[in-house]
Amino acid sequence: MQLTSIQQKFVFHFGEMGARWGMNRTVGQIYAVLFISAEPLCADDLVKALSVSRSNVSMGLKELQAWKLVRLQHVNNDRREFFSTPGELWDIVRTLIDQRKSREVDPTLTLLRELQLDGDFAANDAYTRTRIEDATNMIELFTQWYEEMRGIDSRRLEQLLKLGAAAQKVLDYKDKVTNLRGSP
Amino acid sequence: MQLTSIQQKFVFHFGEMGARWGMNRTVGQIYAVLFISAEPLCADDLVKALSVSRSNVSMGLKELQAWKLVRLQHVNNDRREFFSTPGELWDIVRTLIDQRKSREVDPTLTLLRELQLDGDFAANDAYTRTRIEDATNMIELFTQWYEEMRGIDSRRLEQLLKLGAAAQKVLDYKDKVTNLRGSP
DNA sequence: CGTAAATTTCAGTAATTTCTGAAAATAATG
DNA sequence: CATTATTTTCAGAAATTACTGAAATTTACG
Repeated sequence: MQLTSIQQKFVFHFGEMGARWGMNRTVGQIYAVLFISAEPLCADDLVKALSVSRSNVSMGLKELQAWKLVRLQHVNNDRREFFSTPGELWDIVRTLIDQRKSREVDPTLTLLRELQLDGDFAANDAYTRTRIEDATNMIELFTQWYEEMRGIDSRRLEQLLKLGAAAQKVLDYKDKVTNLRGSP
Repeated sequence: MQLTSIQQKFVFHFGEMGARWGMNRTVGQIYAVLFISAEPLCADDLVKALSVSRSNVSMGLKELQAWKLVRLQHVNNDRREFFSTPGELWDIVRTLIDQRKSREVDPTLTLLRELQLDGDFAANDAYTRTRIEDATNMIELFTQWYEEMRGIDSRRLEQLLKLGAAAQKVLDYKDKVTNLRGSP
C-alpha cells in the first residue's frame, strides 16, 4: 500500500476533514484509504499506508465500525481481518446521515421533549418555553421528513434531488389541476 | 442572568453538543443562552450566566459572529454591545446549514475537482479515479439541490417538508396525467 | 491442548485545544 | 484630550484528546 500522489492528497484531506466530522485525523485517513482501495485491506496495510501505530489503526477501525462506515470481511483463506467501504455511494451517504442524525440531532430532540414534559417553567420562562417549542417543532419537521425520504429507492431519490426546486412547481401544477376539477 | 433550572439543562446540553457541532463547549453555551433569552444580552450577562472568564466570552462571541449565528446590536443609550440570535427559526436553520456546508462540504468538493483536473492518475489508480468521480457527482447532486431549495420561501419549504415522501406520489401523478394526455 | 498469528487494551506520553488573567487596544464621555 | 468604560489580544496554565509501545487477550490451526 504505497499511496500515489493523488491518493495521498485525497487521504490527507480526509484526515483534516475527519476532525470536522466528529472523528479524528487518523480515523478520517483510514476511511479515506479504504474508500479508494479496490481491494479490502487488513490492519497492517493501513499501518504501512499511513505510518501510524498498529494500535492506533485498531482503535480507528473500531470507531469506523461503530459508525457503520466500514465492513469487516474475511478474504480467501487468510487468517487476518479485512475491511472495506460499501461500493454503493448511496449506502454510504445514508449511513453517514443516519449516524450524524443519531449523534447530533436525536439527543437534542430527546432533551427538548423532556424539558417540555417537565413543564414547570418559571413565570419568567415564557420566552424560553416558546423557543424550546419552536425548536422542537422544527427538528421534528426535519426528522419526520428524513424518516420518509430515507426509505425511498436510490433511483427515485436521485430523480427527486435532480428535480430540486422544480418540485415546488409540481405542487403548483397539482394545485391547478385540483382547482380546475374542484370548481363548478 | 440567573438561569432557571430548565434553562440550565438546555444550556448545558448545548454545551455538550457544541463540541459535536464544530464549536466548543463555551461557544455552544453562549449560543444557547442567547437563543432562549427574550432580550439581547451583553458580554457581562454571559459571564454571569455561565461563570466563565470575560475573555472567553469575548472569543466565543467572535466565533459565533464568524458563524453568523448571533447578531450584534446596540441598545437604547447603553455603551456596551449586545447580542441576540435571529427570532425566525428558519433563518437560524438556513444559516446553520450554510455554515456547515461551507466548512465541511465545499472544501472537499474543491479538492475533488482539483484532483480530477490534475488528471495524471497512475495506471493502478483506475479504481481511485472512479471513486473520486462518484463522490464528486454525489456531492454536486446534493449541493445543487440545496442551492435550489435554500432560495424557497419558508412557508413553501415547510409545505414541501410536510409533503415528504408523498412528493414521490405527486411525481407519479404528474407522470400519469402526462401519459394520458400524451397517448392518442 | 499448545503454539503462533493477529488483535485489543491500556497506562503513560505527546499533541492539541480551551481557558484564564493581565496587559493592550479601542471607544465614548465630559 | 484625559478619563473611564468596554472589548480584544495573547502568553502561559489547565484540560482534553490522540497516539504509542508493551503486555494481555483472542483466535485458529496443527
